[in-house]
Amino acid sequence: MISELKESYGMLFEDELLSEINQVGTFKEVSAGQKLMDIGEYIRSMPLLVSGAIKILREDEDGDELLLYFLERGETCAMTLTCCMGHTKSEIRAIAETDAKLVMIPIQKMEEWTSKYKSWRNFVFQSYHERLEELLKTVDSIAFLKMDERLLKYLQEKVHISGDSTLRITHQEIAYELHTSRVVISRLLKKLEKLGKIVLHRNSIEVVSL
Amino acid sequence: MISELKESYGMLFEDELLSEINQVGTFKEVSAGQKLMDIGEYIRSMPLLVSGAIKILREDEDGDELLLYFLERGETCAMTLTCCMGHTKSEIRAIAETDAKLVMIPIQKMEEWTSKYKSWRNFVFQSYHERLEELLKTVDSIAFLKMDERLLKYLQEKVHISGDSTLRITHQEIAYELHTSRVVISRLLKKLEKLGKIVLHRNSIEVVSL
DNA sequence: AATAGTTTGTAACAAAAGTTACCTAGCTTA
DNA sequence: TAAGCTAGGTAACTTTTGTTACAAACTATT
Repeated sequence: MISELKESYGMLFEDELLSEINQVGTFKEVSAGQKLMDIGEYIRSMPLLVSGAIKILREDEDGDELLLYFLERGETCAMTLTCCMGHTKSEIRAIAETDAKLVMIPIQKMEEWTSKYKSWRNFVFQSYHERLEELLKTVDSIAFLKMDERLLKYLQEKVHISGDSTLRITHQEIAYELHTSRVVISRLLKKLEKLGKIVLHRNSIEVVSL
Repeated sequence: MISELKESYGMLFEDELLSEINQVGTFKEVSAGQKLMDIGEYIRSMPLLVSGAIKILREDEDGDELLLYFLERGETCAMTLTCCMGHTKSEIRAIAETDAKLVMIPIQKMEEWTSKYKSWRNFVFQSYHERLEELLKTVDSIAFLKMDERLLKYLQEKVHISGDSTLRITHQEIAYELHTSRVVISRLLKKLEKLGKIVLHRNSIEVVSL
């Protein structure tokens, strides 16, 4: 465990903090698709992502979903941070996008480390900042872009996250994450294929030009 | 100055911190409509809002605007927090929504206080959390609501912020903040008027039922 | 009062997105 | 192989939003 922790967080934290994390943290492996947290749940530990990617989703009253952003290695869920502190419920759903490895930190330690380690404080501030930036990007997309542009961005991000230009995904799944209907997605994907940007197969999409 | 500071922040900060703020902070009064910060600017001090309200706007490449949220008394601009720390440029525009009073804190103090005062740390964390929550609400609105519902919410929020059920605002201004066109807003306002929710006048809108 | 500018109303149309319906292709499994 | 299921293609239509154009109402200024 130490090696993977050090790989992802060694440049951020001093050795003393790393070994504390190693002591109190519990290692956790999840496979793609597994739910890590749901809306309305209380949070009792904070995840540090060591490998893989996690997608963060928002839901409205009707149960309609919307993808907010992805978390990658070396990042944490900023939502969790204050959910822990304020003992409030989660506002979001977190699902493993790929197989992933995490270290779970009991929330009691968080406040302790905030006083004790400057590097931890900076990490927490940095995490908040990154999340705000990501959320701003999400706002930009849904407010300023048309669905075809959003779709293209979405495909590009998926390629980046999965590290594979062939995405194993159905039109329906895309529709859920972009909060639209399957027919709309099929239509736009066809348009993108005609433009030569992607190639469509059953259950998968090949992203050709980024 | 002390009295207003204490009124807005007395319950958050200990006396020692309050008097430090009083020493190093500069008092600033702005009038409605005045720009406090713009996209791409560097930030050299952090504002603590003592009275009034500030609106936070986002802009796309074409110069189209979108209202993100309002800041009220006792709040601060979370964006500023890490802009200061990371010495990055502002991602947003801040404009006084009403006449407002602020205390500007030099950014050097921020890091110092983060180590020194637990109440300051908590304030910063709390601010981040509130901003994330507000941004989530914004995302909800633009992703899940139709324009007529967004408009109604917008009017209700304006009433809350201004403390006056008669809003002095033009259809064009609303259109800018919701990132749509004047014609659309006029159309929907007329619909809301017919439903008895508002009464329209030149340069003002009376919000009847909330 | 005449003029110019601003604000609002509205019609007519276009584009984008959402909905319904139905078909076909491919895969799975009895 | 037949039956059943899932994924995807597409047409036809509706709704929502955006655009253009123009007129009317009001305000401010000369």
